[in-house]
Amino acid sequence: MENLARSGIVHAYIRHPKRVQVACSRCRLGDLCMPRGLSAEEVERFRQIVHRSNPIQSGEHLFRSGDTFSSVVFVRNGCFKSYVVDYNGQEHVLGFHLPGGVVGFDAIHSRLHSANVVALKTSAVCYLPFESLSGMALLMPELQSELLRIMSQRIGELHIISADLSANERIAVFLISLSDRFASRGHSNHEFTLAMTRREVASYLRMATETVSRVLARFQTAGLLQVDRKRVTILKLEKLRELSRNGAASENTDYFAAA
Amino acid sequence: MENLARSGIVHAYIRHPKRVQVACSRCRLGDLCMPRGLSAEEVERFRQIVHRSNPIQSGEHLFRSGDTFSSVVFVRNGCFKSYVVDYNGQEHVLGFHLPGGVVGFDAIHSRLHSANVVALKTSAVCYLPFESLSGMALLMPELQSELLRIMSQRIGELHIISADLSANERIAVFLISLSDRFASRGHSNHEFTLAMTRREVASYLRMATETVSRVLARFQTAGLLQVDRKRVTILKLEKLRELSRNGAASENTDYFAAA
DNA sequence: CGGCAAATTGACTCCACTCAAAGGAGGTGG
DNA sequence: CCACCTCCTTTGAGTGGAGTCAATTTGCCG
Repeated sequence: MENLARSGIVHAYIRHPKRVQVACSRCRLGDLCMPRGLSAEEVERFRQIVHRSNPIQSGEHLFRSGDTFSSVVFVRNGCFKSYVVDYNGQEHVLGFHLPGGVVGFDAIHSRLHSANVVALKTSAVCYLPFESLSGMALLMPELQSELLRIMSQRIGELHIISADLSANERIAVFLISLSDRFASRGHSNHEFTLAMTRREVASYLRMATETVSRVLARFQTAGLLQVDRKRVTILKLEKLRELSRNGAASENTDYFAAA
Repeated sequence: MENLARSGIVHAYIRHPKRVQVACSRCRLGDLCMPRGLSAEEVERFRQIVHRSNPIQSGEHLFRSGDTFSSVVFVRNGCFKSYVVDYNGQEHVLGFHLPGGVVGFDAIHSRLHSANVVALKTSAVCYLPFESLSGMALLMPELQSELLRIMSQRIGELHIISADLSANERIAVFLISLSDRFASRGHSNHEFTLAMTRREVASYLRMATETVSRVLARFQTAGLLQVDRKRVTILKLEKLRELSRNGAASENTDYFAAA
């Protein structure tokens, strides 16, 4: 209970006691949202459970490490980062969450969030509250396989990060990943604004902040892209994609487990 | 079907058509095996489904990339490695599987195994055949959370591998992980025989084979352990554990997802 | 015994980190 | 509205750890 009181997500409830009903069928997220492969009736049940948030300001936390689990969250708009803080006070970025992404699954099993999730810019989300894991499973078996899908996606992400890539390749993979995600949202795939700082990118990719700067400078000199602060314009997308493939043994293969 | 024909696991069926009933209650794996938190009745159902394999020889595959999914496999004895081969023909070790480990989950969703799994020494396993994922879920809801547990375990493993560790730290983490796993099986935690080659360790830890040699030599010179070929004797376990903790921000924390 | 793969050791190279310093950007308070 | 402060970012110089290349030894298995 005291954990709940500390939870940003609960603050959101308190501040916006009136739950906004969601019109999932008209939602721009489309296939990016959860109810894929659900029947009309199931979508209706889904709709009745989900509700939207008011805008979440940059720097506001969705939840923090140690918070009790209450909802799975769909990113509708904006950008979040999830991170942990080690015992040295060092921050480690685990991932960035763009629209269409799902956050909060880390707590389904343990009932406690293990990571912090904070908005990097003004954002909007949908909450999918759950009383319990078993409640969820009974409610909607489809969610089970969706959970599997998301976890295997995460494992794929980790495979790429953990691969033995050079700094160039890492940055290329990162930019291509962003480009693809923006494209699937209907945005430009070659011109976008980074919501995160260099330091956050570096933490996510496990390299020094200076190296991020240097690689971006290198890419610009090579004519691959143009960078102005947070604004990135990719000039040679295919060249960049090629770079990202080198070493990324099987980016598309969805293998995930230690078998 | 043709995939099935190529599958080592099917060969096993053919070679041993008589399914050996398993006495789970007397199984030495105990809590390491799947039926944790199951009722007596559920354990009984479990027992009727599971069956044991005859010994699996070193070099024999449990299954290969592309095989259709038919069973989840529990390692009873021995050691396996899972790996993929990239388009350059380069092998990448994804994990090592000791007794108590579970293999084959990677195919539950896609119905196709994405990795190869091969015995590194003479081994024994239990098969848990599944007609389909939904069949599995209906059969035993507990398995769902078990699956979650295993996947989150795998993600934790990847977090460590992907962390920004030095060669020393990587090897230390690896040895401690082995030590812990042997200990939980009732074996010595400071004296054991590696089933895998230096090259396989290097591939798993994403470093050069020579570096594995050098680090082990360093550790031996420092009096941390003694190495003779595959035989490892840890002399200063706590010192090694300390090494493995440095940099491993939160080894025990079970955070896994990009939240 | 012979052939081959695994393992070790040394020399050299290079990529990315660290340390350091100097501009910028954005935010806050006076 | 401006001054100041703080954090972000960039750039340079130097270092070191791990990779590569190469040669040798060791063990293993036919």
